[in-house]
Amino acid sequence: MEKNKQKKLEAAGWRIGTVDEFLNLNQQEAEYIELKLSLSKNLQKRRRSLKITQKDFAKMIKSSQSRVAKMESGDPTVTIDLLVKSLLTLKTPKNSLSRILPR
Amino acid sequence: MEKNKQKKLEAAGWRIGTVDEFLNLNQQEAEYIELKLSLSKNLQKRRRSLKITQKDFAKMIKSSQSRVAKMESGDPTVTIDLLVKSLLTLKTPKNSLSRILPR
DNA sequence: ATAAGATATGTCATATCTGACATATAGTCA
DNA sequence: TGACTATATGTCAGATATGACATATCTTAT
Repeated sequence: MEKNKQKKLEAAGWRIGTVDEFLNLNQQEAEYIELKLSLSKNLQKRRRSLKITQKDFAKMIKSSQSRVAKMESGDPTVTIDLLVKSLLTLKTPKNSLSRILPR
Repeated sequence: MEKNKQKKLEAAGWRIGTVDEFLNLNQQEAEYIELKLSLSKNLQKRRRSLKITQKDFAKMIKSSQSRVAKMESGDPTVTIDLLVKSLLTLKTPKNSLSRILPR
């Protein structure tokens, strides 16, 4: 890698080819999983508070009971996209998800 | 649909087979797109403020320049997952994305 | 304990997303 | 202007996520 590029990447918080890089990757991964899990739990909480079964909720989002179970358990095959779409289904227009953005 | 189930769905804010349902779907879709676009713009802003090119940033996230361009333009083939992972790469551990959760 | 309903787990064909590449367009500077 | 760098757009083969299904396990009521 040329010197110049390395400087730029370091400016973005990277230390190339070092332990730091490894730790950063783990950190990102951890935060990503944490985020997903939080969405999962929130979804489950909302569904339960509405006294809807996974089966009924699956119909609302045109999915299946098994996938809803996977959503709520934080299964690795479930994307944030699916979780967000599901949460939006359970929200009234006023309680917008747009408030959950980076600040 | 049986009467009982319909009641449950209505409790979750649905009016089955009506104009309301149609509007709700549009509303969700709109919020989903709005969310994605906001993440897109945030990503672009962060990358630019760090004076990193799309090409260099692509290397950081093990992707390609073209996909970074698509991320920043809100291309429909880009998932929230990819945007979030990318944003996490540009954040220092302290500025966690975990603060952007549903409240 | 046992039946019934709800939720979890495993699998799979199909749909969708991905990085990569080619190439077009926009921006910058001599 | 033209050369150079950055960004945008189109395409595609391979990778990953999806809904659906079968079936297992948990929960609850009797």
